[in-house]
Amino acid sequence: MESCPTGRHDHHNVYEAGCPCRSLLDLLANKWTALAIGALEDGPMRFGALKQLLGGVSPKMLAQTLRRLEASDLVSRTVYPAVPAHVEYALTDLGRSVAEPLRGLRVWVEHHLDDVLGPDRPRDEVLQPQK
Amino acid sequence: MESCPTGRHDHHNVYEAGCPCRSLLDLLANKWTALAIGALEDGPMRFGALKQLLGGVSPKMLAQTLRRLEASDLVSRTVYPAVPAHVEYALTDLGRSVAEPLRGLRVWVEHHLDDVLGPDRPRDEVLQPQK
DNA sequence: CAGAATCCAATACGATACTG
DNA sequence: CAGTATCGTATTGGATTCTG
Repeated sequence: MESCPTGRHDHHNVYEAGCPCRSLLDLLANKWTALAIGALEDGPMRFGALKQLLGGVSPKMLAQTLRRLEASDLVSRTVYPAVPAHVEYALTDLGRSVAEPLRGLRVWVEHHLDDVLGPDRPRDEVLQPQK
Repeated sequence: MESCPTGRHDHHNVYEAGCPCRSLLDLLANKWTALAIGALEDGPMRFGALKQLLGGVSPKMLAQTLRRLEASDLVSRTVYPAVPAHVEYALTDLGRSVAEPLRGLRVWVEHHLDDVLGPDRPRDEVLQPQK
């Protein structure tokens, strides 16, 4: 890394065991991250609105997901002093940039679900949580 | 769904709680899936080679990941009768199609890790497994 | 409203040892 | 070689309740 003349080193490798890339990939490869980022693509949203949009998410996991994304500077959190509380989440520039590949994933999933399932495949025996 | 005249219904929505899309997204949003699929992009690989390439993966998780991908028809498994055993994994057509968005993710991660980390951010206090 | 706190179940994951 | 079996830990995730 020190031999890099530019001072930058994009020579990260997700296939390397110890690389911090792994942690970042894990953050994105999470049950709610792709959905949360995607939800914010159309503009800032409040906690409650996110909770409704991400069907089935518990307040706990949503909060945890958002806090992680905030810590990684992918999402910003703005509190508007008021009663009752009003908090808005929005994508940062970095967040907008990761939104693209994540959208690619979501689109693929919605587009190819039928291919994965069948069409003549037993829908309930594929994709079930691993056992 | 029954009202769809074509018999097909690409109207899946990952934001819906009950949609099977969710399970598929979970399959892809897994610690090893993106790496395994990416590894196979350059051609078939054997179990041992995959294990070496995916730094740090345990045989258990690698086998589990591969079995899931096989069940979803993203990866094929071919056994060459020989002693010692010889097994090759390869992407299916469907697997090749999902490889693209996944590559997008890996590339983004490697490319933007430095942005997430800092450049003047305490590398060890961000991205740590959530606490 | 936006979450924090708590409790608990299910799962993911790793290390290791073992087998056809 | 290519896994499986077993064990133990860590993390995920949901349900619920509570508070500023």
